[in-house]
Amino acid sequence: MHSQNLINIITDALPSLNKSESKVAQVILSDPDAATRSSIATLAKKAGVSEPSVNRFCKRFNAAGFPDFKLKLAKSLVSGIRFVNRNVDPNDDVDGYTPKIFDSTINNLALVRDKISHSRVNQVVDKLIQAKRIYFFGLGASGSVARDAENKFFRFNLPVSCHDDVLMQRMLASTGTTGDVFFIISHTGRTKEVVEVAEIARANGSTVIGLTAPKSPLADISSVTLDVEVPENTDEYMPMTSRIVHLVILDVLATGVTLRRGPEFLPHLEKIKNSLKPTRYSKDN
Amino acid sequence: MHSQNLINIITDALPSLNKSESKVAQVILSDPDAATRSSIATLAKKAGVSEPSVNRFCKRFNAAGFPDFKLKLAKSLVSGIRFVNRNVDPNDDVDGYTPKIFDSTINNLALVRDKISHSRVNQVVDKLIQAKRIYFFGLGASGSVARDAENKFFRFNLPVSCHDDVLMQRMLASTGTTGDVFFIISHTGRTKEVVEVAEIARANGSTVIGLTAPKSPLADISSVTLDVEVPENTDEYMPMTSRIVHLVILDVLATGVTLRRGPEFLPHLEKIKNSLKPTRYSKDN
DNA sequence: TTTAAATGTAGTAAATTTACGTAAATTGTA
DNA sequence: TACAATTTACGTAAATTTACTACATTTAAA
Repeated sequence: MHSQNLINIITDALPSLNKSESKVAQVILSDPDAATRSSIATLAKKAGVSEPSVNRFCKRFNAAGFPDFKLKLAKSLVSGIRFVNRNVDPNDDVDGYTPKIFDSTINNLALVRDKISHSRVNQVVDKLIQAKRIYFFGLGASGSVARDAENKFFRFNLPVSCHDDVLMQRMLASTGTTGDVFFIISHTGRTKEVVEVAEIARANGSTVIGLTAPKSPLADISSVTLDVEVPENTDEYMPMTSRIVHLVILDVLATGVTLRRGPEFLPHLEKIKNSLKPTRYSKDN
Repeated sequence: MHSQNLINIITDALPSLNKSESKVAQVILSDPDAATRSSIATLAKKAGVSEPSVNRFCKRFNAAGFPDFKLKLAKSLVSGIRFVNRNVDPNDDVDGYTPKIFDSTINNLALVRDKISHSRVNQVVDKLIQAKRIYFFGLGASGSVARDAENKFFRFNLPVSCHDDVLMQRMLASTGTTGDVFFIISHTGRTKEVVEVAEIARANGSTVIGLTAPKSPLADISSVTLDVEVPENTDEYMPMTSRIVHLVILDVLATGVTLRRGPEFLPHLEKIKNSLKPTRYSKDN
């Protein structure tokens, strides 16, 4: 499981606690924030127990001691608060909506960071390394993600292309063979055309990688899926953040491929970088 | 200012600190998480200063004392943001590089969130609202950002287009007039072609908005600049995160425009959303 | 040289933890 | 049921660690 909130853990454990422990728990739960700021003596007095009892309570919840417990408690208070009520309000002005949109994006990135399956990432890197050819497909907003991916992956000296035209996608999928990788990006994973293209590709023995929502039709048909569960857009004004998450995942994959290629590959990347120098105004003028 | 992160605050204050204070700052910044777990004595020893120096350091940053400081530090570590400058190591495996890339992106977003000029954002929203026509220009990686922007802004019932072809850009810039907005996206702001296009556009009385690095040639020539200062890529393996920041800023701008349009505009957006429904597999099947 | 600022020393108070002992609860046995 | 035996829970007090304060010394600036 992934980092459970300490307050939840205590609440869950409440019935299994013995007398003095539950006294301590109640005091902490009644005002967790105050608990983070008080000493073990204050807390013990408030709960009507001895100081070592409080200490034992802390250790029971996998803390090194009281200070460590307070730290963990403080942390779990923050993560809870940040996610609440950060929707854009119709009456917001710049000062209001600007940080909200950044925060929402950051939150989603943090969520996916903690949830993404590293073994899946590894699997996908494997497939990309072995690929004879890579196609990046996406429609609408995912179209520009696909394009960004192309811009990243062409550096690996591989035949890479990107397509946002459904007919092209269909045709290419039908001509694909083993060794070809179709990397399909879709927010919902439910766009019919996209799912059909994936089906065609797989029928021809190609590898299909789906960067999409879990349990979606596209996820089901893909050879490997990179699940991105971004909360539904509850707010009319809040922009779709899944594309950003997709881009970062593609960054991760590109990094994975680069590292696999080893240090002898770096000069090649350097060469590409340097090729752009003459197009730029130098920094010192 | 808006809820600043303690680590940001320390980093910003770094130049104004005196000798021993900056020693303490460095130790804390190099591993904030470890700092939250160590005693004042340990930290003082690590920094090579006395214990009261550490205490004074804490008070300087508006903490009641060392324990309070640790608490605040711990809190600012959560909120999804891990601030350590953790570069990708050539020997990293998936478990190593995946969170690092997410963190680096998150980090940069948080930085820009706290630094971006809200009045500039407002100015740009003004210009976009008043625009008779909007062109999004970008090359390379910024090309896909421009495309994403087009995908976002066409919803506003405005003539919007996006171009990543230098010749097209030149021609369009030369035919532009007052009321046309050229929204030019560039990581460095130093690509000659791009700067020239901006010059041409301005010469014809069009508005040029630069989403680019501060103090760059493009920033200088733009009517309004949205500065994005993303630290130089020190690490060979770390991907460029400025494009992600650009995308989020465009999200902010789009939200600004939507809010200005008022609630009577929402049905229009809803209509666009619904138009895609028939292309999707329904969720319950 | 004087003054102010910065940093350190040493002592003290507070907080936390450990060790140990007693009380309570649980279990087994007659 | 009554009464040990045993375990578990809890508290006391001492030991230890931690943080802070007051003052001294150094360093830098005027």
